[in-house]
Amino acid sequence: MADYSRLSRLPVPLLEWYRGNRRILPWREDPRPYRVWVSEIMLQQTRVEAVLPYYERFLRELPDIPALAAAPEEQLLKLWEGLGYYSRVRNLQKAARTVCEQYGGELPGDYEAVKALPGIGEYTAGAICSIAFGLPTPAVDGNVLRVVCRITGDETPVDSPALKRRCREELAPLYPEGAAGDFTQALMELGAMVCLPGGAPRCGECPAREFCAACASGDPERLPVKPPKKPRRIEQRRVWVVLSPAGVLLHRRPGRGLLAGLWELPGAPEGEGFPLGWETPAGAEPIGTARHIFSHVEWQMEGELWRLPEARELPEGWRWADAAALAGEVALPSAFQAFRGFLPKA
DNA sequence: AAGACGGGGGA
DNA sequence: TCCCCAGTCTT
Repeated sequence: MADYSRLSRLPVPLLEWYRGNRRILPWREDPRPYRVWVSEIMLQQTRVEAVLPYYERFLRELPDIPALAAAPEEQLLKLWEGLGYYSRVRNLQKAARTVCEQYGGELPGDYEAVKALPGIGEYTAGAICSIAFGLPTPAVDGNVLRVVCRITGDETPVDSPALKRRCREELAPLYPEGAAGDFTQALMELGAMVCLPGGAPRCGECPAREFCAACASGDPERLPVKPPKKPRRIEQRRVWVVLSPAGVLLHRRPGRGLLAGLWELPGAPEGEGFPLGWETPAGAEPIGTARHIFSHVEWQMEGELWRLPEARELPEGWRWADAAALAGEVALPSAFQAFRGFLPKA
């Protein structure tokens, strides 16, 4: 069924296409290993356009691996605030420390060594080693999976680990001498710009149209074959905006799990009272509802505003945050965006 | 093999 | 609404 021999015709026209159509991106202009590494971590499950504003700022504040290794956690989380998947930045720093201890502060140009670092899996190791070190190591992401399934006509479900392995094995021998980084990026660029998901592939401008099985079938969007989707859990929560002269009351989330270690507006499951056991003050007012959708869970929040005449002592894991703290040191995840309007403003 | 883990942009 | 994105880690 799947005809992987079609892939052998891809490298020449793909590279030609890439050189005339590639986007100018900061990590492409200066592909030093650290810069490529940071870009690849940020780009995990995240679109290029979303990453751009974060990338330059991150590199400016943490310009090299030793600086990353030494950064305080609050600076890391602030630099990542709103980007999501916060374990990425924790693992990034953990890996930076390992690189400082074991490799003198420079990323090793070796696939297995790179892949052994926390936060770096098959895809990211292949991307870093091909783009930054010129090694023929395929980087098979969602884009590449889609491109390969369509060209070969492979109907294996895209979430199958076997398919990913097959793609790596078939692509590795096709890597052109001296153009590993371009080939890796060209495959992804094609998926991002031409071989689009859903019903929008631009086969007319595709360098692979002459030998693509999906294009020839006349129904390219049939591939790749996607697994059935699963419903997400819904959680009802009450969320409090508690204001005092010292600022807004925040709670630090547990070190693991959803939004690990980030600050949040105090909340409780529907029906439970205020977490610190405080009495509801006179003048407490509802401030509307908000919904936030994560990939696997949905929060339905009812907001309540409390204005306290003076600040109170707080246990460990709680703090007051004024406008300056919110701007400079506290990372508040996007889930609370709807209530930002009630928070202290500079 | 299946879930957990964020958030946003486009159809 | 749903899809899905330059995925990885844990169970």
